[in-house]
Amino acid sequence: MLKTRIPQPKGRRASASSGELQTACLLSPEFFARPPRGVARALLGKLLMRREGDELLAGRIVETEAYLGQADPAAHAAAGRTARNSVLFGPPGHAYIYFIYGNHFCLNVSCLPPGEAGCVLLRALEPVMGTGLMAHNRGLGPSRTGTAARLLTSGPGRLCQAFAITRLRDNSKDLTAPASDLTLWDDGFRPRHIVSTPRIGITKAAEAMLRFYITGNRFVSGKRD
DNA sequence: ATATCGATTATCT
DNA sequence: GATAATCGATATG
Repeated sequence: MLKTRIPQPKGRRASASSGELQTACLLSPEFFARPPRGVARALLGKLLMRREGDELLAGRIVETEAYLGQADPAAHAAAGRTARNSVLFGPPGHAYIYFIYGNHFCLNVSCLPPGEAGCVLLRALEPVMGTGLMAHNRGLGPSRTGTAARLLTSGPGRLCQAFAITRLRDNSKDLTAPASDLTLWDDGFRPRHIVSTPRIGITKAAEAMLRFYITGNRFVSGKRD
C-alpha cells in the first residue's frame, strides 16, 4: 500500500483538518468498485491531491453527490454510452470530467466494475495545502482566510479551477495510480456526522437523497456567512 | 443546420 | 433574489 506524508495546517476548532503531519494512503480501485451511494459517503473526509511541478495542492472532500448510472435519470449515463461519458463505463477510480454552462468543469470519480456507469461528483473541498496557488488559479487575491477561503473550492466548478482540472488534461485519468498527478488519499480523518439531501441543480430525479456533506463544515457549497 | 439547455458561478438589484 | 455569461452535447427538422 502506497503511503505519503501529508502536512496540514493547524486546524481551527470548526475546521475538518487538525494535527500537523499525517500518514496518508492512496485509495485503491477496490474502494470505488461498489455502488456510488456508498462511495459518495466514504469519500467525505478523503483528500484530493494535485502535483503541479514541484508544488502540491491538497483539499479535503466535504461534499459529494452520487449518480447511479444508466438507471438514474439525472445521470449523464442515463442515455447509454457516448463519446463524452465513456469513462463512466470503464474501470472504477477514474476521472470523468465534463464541461458545463459554457464556463466550468466538474470532476467525478467512476464507480462500480467496468460496464456499470455509476460515479460520484466532487462538489466541495476544504483547502489543506497550496492555497496560494489555488487562489492564483482562481484569479483571486492572496487572501486565504475567512470568507474568502470559501471562494477557493466551495463548488464543483470552483474546485476544478483551483486545481487546474480540465477535460483535456485530466479526463479518464486513474485517480488511484501512484504516478498520477491527480490522486485521492485517506489520511485517517473520519467525519463526525454526515448529512444527506437532494442533489443540487438537477430537474430529473430531483427528490432522491444522494447529496452528502460533512455536518457543520464551512466549505460546503451554497449560501453561508 | 439550427435550437435548446445544462450536475454553475459571478454580479448585479 | 434574479439573471447574464458561455459553449458543447443533444434533440429536432
